[in-house]
Amino acid sequence: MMTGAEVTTLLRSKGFKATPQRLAVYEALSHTTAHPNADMLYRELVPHYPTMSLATVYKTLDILCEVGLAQELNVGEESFRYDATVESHPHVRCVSCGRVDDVPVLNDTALLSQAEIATGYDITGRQIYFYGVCPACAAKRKKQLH
Amino acid sequence: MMTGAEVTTLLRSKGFKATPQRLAVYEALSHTTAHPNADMLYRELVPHYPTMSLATVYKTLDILCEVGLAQELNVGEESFRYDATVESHPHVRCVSCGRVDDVPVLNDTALLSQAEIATGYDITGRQIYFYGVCPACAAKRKKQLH
DNA sequence: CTTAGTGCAAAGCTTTTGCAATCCC
DNA sequence: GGGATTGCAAAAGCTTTGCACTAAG
Repeated sequence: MMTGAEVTTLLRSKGFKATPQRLAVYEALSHTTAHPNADMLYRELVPHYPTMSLATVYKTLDILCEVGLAQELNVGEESFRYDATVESHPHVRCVSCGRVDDVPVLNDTALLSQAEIATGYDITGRQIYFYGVCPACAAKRKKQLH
Repeated sequence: MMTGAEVTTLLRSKGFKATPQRLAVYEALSHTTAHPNADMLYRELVPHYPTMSLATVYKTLDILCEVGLAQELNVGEESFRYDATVESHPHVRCVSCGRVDDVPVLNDTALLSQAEIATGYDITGRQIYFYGVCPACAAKRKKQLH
């Protein structure tokens, strides 16, 4: 996670202006573990930035991804989610309540090199998604059986 | 891959009717390695089934996934892609031309159990996506450097 | 002061839905 | 024959775009 000053410097070094809206989007994204989509971020920001628009959130997220401050996730929903932790790490989605959690980094370098050999691709990135039932939903289901 | 007769039997056993449209969608999906999305399938089918509609392709793909004849992929595009090979296996997408290929099955059971322990989730499925440059695009790029 | 960025509304995509006509069983 | 399915058109989400206004540097 970077400070506002660091984000400002990074944006400018890449030729982007450091606007309050951009800093706010990064701030919100870097302080949540919910892996929000654009709309979730927008709804969280509007109360504090009444003029914030959804279009600006989308444009900002594109830029954050471009400068390496965020990554885009595709967990099998209609919308993209975002993560301010840019190091490659797996994610897990609860098929019952929809929450998305980080999975602590696993060593997948063996998979990656196996995949390169098997396909001939020059592989530069990967995403691993797990699907299952989160502890909270598992507990709820257990309760309902009684 | 299943024969038309087998697909017919399976659909009926799950309470679905075996219509020509459904058999055609499965037929097309099971004979390609392109991992098509709904629109690609539709465009391939229309010449042979002039009354085929995109809505029917979407509805059929839902049913094929539900009865275990197909799986949905999320390779980071706007649309979903589909694969008639339902065994869990990784996919790789070329960031240059957009093609999506299968990666021969890798042993990822270790990852899965590590993820269960780390997250507390009861994990029932996973998807692994690699991103890189396919051999054809790599060759093209090399050529352009001369 | 100059150019990039914001925010609104409209458009563009993919996917879903409502419904009359049709077809499977 | 009866109920599921088709296919059309319209609607519903998510995301992008055009453009006048504003603000960053």
